[in-house]
Amino acid sequence: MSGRLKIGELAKRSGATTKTVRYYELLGLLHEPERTESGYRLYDEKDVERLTFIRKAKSLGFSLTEIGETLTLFDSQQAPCVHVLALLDRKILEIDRLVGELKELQQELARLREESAARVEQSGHICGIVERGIHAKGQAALTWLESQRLDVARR
Amino acid sequence: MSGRLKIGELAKRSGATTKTVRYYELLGLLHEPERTESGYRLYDEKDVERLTFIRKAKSLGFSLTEIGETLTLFDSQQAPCVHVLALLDRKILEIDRLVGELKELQQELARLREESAARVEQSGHICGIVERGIHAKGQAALTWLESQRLDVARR
DNA sequence: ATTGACCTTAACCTCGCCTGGAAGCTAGAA
DNA sequence: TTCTAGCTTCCAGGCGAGGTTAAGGTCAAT
Repeated sequence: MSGRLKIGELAKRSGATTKTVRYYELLGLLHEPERTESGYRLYDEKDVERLTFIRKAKSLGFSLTEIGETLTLFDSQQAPCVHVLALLDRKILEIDRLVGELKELQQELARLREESAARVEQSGHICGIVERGIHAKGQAALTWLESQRLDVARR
Repeated sequence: MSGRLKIGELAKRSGATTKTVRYYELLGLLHEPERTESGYRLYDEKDVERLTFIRKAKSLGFSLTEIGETLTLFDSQQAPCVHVLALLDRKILEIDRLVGELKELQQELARLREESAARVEQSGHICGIVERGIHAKGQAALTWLESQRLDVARR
């Protein structure tokens, strides 16, 4: 067990690139791995887990610095002190706060959506254009709108 | 009503800097404001609201581009077409997904916390240092840990 | 033995999001 | 009037989080 993987494997398995893996190592988010005689980095399942955690946290908007702090807590080899536990607790609470704020934002979007919906009903139009017989200008606008990306919080 | 504010006021009220306000204007997130005879920008409550929205969304990890798209939807002067409503709906759903993922991450942190807690009990130590009579090295580590920022998702 | 996929380091580049500084104008208080 | 804070434009620089390129070493298969 604990199969040895090279950097490409690790990257593929955790949704990063090899560049990113080396970059994280440079930042200290990943420990310096063992090497083969020829200098290739060697990883195992634990590293896959760790890197996956990092990618996940990062995709949710946490900075690499923050993630690094959290990882440092886990790494402290000696039994983690109560302060460490407290810090973890605070990070956990912090997520609650974040979630709360996101819900607020969602409310706000919903409110604005309602305003917009009202305007639609009021005019009975789609984009100010009669629903049948859309002319070119309007069609272009629709196309443009549809082409807009919807990715959210994925930097 | 709609009190006229200068850029500094606007910035203060919405938690940005004057630099940032001008930058957002450059990006098109804020409309070009009226000016005094002497060229000072003049804003009103609507602008405060808009800028506050931007800061809030940004602090939650949305990119300025995404925020700009959303604002464009609201700005479309002609009645927004059903496509616009659909896009808003999707942004709203997207937040649900985000929240879900955050909760997952929180679970993971909690799990790691439990692991840590177990190690504390096992050793009965605080940071590997006897609980009374901490020596200088340990004390420094504690101080360092306490000084760590806890800001989350505040880029 | 040579190809092709994969690995190494090092230096440089990009993009988003600002931030600072220079050089100068303006408004209100002392 | 003069001081100070705040405003203007413009250009430069910086940080986070990578990506790109260059020049080369390694390994397995053919």
